[in-house]
Amino acid sequence: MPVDPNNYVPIYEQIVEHICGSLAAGVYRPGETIPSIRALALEFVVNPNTVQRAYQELERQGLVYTRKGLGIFVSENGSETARGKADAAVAARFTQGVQVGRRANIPPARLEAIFRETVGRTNRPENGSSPGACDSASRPREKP
Amino acid sequence: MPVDPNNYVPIYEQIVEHICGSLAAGVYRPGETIPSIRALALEFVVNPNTVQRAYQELERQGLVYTRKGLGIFVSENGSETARGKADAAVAARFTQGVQVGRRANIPPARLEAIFRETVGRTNRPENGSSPGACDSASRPREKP
Amino acid sequence: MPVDPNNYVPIYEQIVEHICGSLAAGVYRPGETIPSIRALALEFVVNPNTVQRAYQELERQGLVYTRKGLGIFVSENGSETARGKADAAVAARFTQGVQVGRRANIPPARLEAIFRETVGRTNRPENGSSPGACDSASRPREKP
Amino acid sequence: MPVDPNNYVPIYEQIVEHICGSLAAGVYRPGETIPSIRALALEFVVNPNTVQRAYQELERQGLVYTRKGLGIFVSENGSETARGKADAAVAARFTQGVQVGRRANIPPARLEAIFRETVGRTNRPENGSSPGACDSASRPREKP
DNA sequence: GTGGTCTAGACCACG
DNA sequence: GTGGTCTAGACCACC
Repeated sequence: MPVDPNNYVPIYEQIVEHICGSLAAGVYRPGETIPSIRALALEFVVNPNTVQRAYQELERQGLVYTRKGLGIFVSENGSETARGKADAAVAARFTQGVQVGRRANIPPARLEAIFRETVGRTNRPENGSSPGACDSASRPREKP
Repeated sequence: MPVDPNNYVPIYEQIVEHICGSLAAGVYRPGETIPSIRALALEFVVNPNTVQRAYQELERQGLVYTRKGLGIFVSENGSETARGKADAAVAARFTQGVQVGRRANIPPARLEAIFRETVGRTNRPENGSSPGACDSASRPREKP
Repeated sequence: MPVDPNNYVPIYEQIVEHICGSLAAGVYRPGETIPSIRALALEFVVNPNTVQRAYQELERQGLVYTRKGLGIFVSENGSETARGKADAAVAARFTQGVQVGRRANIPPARLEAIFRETVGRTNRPENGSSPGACDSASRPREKP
Repeated sequence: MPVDPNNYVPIYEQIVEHICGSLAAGVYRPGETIPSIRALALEFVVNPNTVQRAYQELERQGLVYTRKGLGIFVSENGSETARGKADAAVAARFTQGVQVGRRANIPPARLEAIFRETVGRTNRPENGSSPGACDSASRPREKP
């Protein structure tokens, strides 16, 4: 499940992060094309306009550039820049978690325990958050 | 800086988490009142309706109960329940970070390094995230 | 539990109905006094102002009259009038129920079945409404 | 007259019940959309925010789910669940009526007579309640 | 067009 | 003073 429509962060931002991660991981290398808007829209079951907006954002950040009629290409320094952004993205999540923990007076040792458990659990990419959490990541969802 | 209007997560959810953390930390104890809607609205520079919605959500989660004309009180098991929710909230943040890291192919050792640095840095509650990150937590701010 | 603070109908209205029912039942007869404001406030665990407002309403409806320093007395035709009002109150509830049922396309036979079950169940004055109903009588309540 | 602003039960709750009844009656079937917020607001001459709150409650109860940009859809088991809730709503009304009757010492036979008359009268959906009743359903209206 | 959130300001019931 | 509801009108993300 690459994008989550119930997540508070906009879908176009999730796509930006997704591509950013792929660039950092070397899935797409400088000079290569990233998937077309239509292709990604189909894959993510999302409106092409939304992918379009994500790609605009990636171009604005200098990670990719557009050649009309040819496709969208990874910039020369795209991989490297993406690695930095990915690191920062990870750090931002961790920071938020630590701040929430501090506010709730969770001792650092317990914080680290939670972290370790998370790393272990996340190796199987199942939904990691417990039910009924003060999640603040997603709208509370009901089963269709 | 208790709430951030530029964050993607709605203000009312931020307030929910904030109070939830306070309950977990024992700032407000079972049987005591939490701050009045108007008071918190003034403190957070936010519309009373927004606080009201947050409090309504807290009541729905069973953390507090309200007595007309008197105020909103912490439930008997409010502190305990809040601790569980706070743990889950922290775990959710960590899980997201780890997932982003895995997608970007960041090795676990580096993930842990980032985590440790985060914990160290977050002791002074300065803005922890680097500028320009693939930070899906906040809207891009126009005027920093 | 004579009054329910979580009921949508205001407490003062519940008190009005309660006294009205007592008059209809002959608990208090014409020329006798009804309980003092302070006494009823203590019994119902309610602010005296609220009882005061209920008694004002009863007086406005002509069911009782006030003799300063002596108390509040049932009017000459109080019992009879109250009986009419009680009938109407019952009919109003039934009407609402039938209307809701009609909107939900519940056949009359089933409506009557529900009614009979209700009458049977209500002989033991336990809380009659199932959990999670489209109740519309009370705010959804959480346990303190 | 789908919603009554003079009723003690909040407008948003009346809308919840109205939609709930429609679901139970099969007016909207699983997978179909319910009316848009703005459309219903126009139809009921009510603020869109009020409809929004009602729909939010319906989603929380699992009767519907929402897809951004598309609308709000009836859940798979929405009709069935709604039927249960509608039954409960009817029973709640009847229970209240019977309780009021018992308090006023109205004999069961008379209760049933009132019920039958109500069912008969409610076939023409005219205003069923007599004027001036101990009617805790509606605010006393100033200008009839 | 759809739903989701926020602000501003009003009225009510309760203490 | 407290919380609860409603209206008016605004901005955003998504289709």
